[in-house]
Amino acid sequence: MEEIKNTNENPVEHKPKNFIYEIIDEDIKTEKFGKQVHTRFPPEPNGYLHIGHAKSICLNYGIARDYKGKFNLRFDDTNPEKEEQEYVDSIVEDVKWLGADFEERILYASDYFEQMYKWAVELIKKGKAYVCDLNADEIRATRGTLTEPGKDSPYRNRTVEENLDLFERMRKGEFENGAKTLRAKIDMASPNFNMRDPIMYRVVHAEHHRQGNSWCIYPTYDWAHGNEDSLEGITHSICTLEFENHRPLYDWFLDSLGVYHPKQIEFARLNLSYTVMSKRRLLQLVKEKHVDDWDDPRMPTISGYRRRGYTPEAIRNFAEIIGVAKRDALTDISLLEFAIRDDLNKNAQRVMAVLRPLKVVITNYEGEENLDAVNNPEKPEAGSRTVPFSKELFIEESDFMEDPPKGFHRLVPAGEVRLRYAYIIKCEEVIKDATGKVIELHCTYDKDTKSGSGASTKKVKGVIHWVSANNAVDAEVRLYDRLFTVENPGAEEDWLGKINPNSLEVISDAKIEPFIKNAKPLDKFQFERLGYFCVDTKYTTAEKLVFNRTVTLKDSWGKKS
RNA sequence: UGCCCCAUAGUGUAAUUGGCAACACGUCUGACUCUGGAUCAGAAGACUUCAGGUUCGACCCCUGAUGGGGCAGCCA
Repeated sequence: MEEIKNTNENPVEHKPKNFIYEIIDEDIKTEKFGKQVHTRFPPEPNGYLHIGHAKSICLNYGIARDYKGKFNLRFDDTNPEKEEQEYVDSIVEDVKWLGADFEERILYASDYFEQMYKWAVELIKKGKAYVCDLNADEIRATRGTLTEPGKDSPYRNRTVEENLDLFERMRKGEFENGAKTLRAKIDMASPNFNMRDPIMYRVVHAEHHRQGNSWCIYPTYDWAHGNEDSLEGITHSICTLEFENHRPLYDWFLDSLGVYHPKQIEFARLNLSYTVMSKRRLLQLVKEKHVDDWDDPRMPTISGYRRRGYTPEAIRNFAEIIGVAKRDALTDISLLEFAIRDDLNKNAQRVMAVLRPLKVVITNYEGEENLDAVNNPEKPEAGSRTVPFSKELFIEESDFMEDPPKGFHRLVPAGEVRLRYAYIIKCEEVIKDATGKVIELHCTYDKDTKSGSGASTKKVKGVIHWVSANNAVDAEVRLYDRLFTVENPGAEEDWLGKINPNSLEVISDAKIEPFIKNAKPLDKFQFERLGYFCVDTKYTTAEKLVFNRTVTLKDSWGKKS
């Protein structure tokens, strides 16, 4: 590893993590921005944040942290028709939860509207912007095509005085929506569409969630974004690939203004298999009730993952694992699942829970006793707890098979299996109902095989989990599967038709050991042999615990719970 | 059709011109185990999209081709 020599008072040493770090290293070396590093995350408050945003947040905040620079949270709230305070609130919560420290700098593009207006006036005075009377259709018609240049607007050569007057009257509200725009005067023949006299301001008579009705003209993204970055002293303005073609315009505006000029860098957005990642589609899933809400545990939103039981550490680690590059890719969901399993394995309290109970009677056992169970084998300091054992138990339906396939080493007729933390039992009798369904098992236990007694010389292949019937806590457990049946639903014409009809299974009569009683919303557990589960924040009540399955345990046998 | 960007194992990334192309996930073995988890040991899997060129030497530089992505909102 080569150390980066940095004479800065904030020395930074690291191996470049990705191409953006290389660019920044170079900029520090040449002192393009002095030796400062200042990034930002600029969401539009028109939806909830998703895991793709998490990637961007981790990238931007990570850079600020690694270079001992600053990181801003800034709302790009330039379109009053789509934005809402609810989204602002959720975004602030999600960014904080992820642990990206913006040092209380919650900034808003709308706070810069006055300054942007002044700069627009400057551009008009420099002859670089003009008021255009063409309507939307006319502008589209004169913009040209992929192969043909556009045509100059008939209003392109208005005098500075006329432009100034018209622009002021636009602001005053003298014109209807869409009647006039302010356009940059660049080049209608440019091969880059963004340079064909792009629109800087449009008339929109709408109430802004923060500015109320003080404005009826709103800046477009291209005009506003560089201004915002410049005003905040951002050094590296990191965005996704689709803005690559906009960079010449970003540069043109800032150069024309002659103001501080940050560097825009683009990277590939995250695509995750078996889900969709565009806000438009996520909004549609919510609006059309294909899911519960933005925080439905099946949603790839940050709030969805939080509710499902993901931790910020796991998501941050995931962002680290997938890296950053410029080629568009489809990341396999298994990388995300690894990140959360890795975290929860080390940190989650273990507990025994039976999802589909099958009653077991230990015919030669009387009374009740308390057994000792380890809370987390990966974390000895977590200690142990007590688990009640008695004559009547529940085991998992799938842990018994009357006619087992080869390799099945759980309970079978006349077979033995260990009850975890308890005794080895033997299946003596299988009881069925009229339809032939197994409804109860009669077993005997071997009192010399008690866990931890050291007395057992007996070895069995299988260990299964169980819950004492009298002491069991009833709970609802919600099992989630991928939301879509195809790897890349976003690429499908009929993507809604690819929704997995079995993405949610609700189990209403799960049995859990009594330790679970005091669980609070968002508490995370490993249900032994089944997976990781998290107390739901929405459906859990004082009377009933509801769990979301975060992710299953890895399983080399192939059971399906 | 015009412009811009990209191209490395199944997946995501690395290798800033050189001894067998690395890491993580996933997959497969084996060991261990009172979680078919974890852990440990190991394996398979890439002629670095193709074709030329520069060079003693190219994943890396150049040219072309092919493939993929983006752009014709008064969205961001």
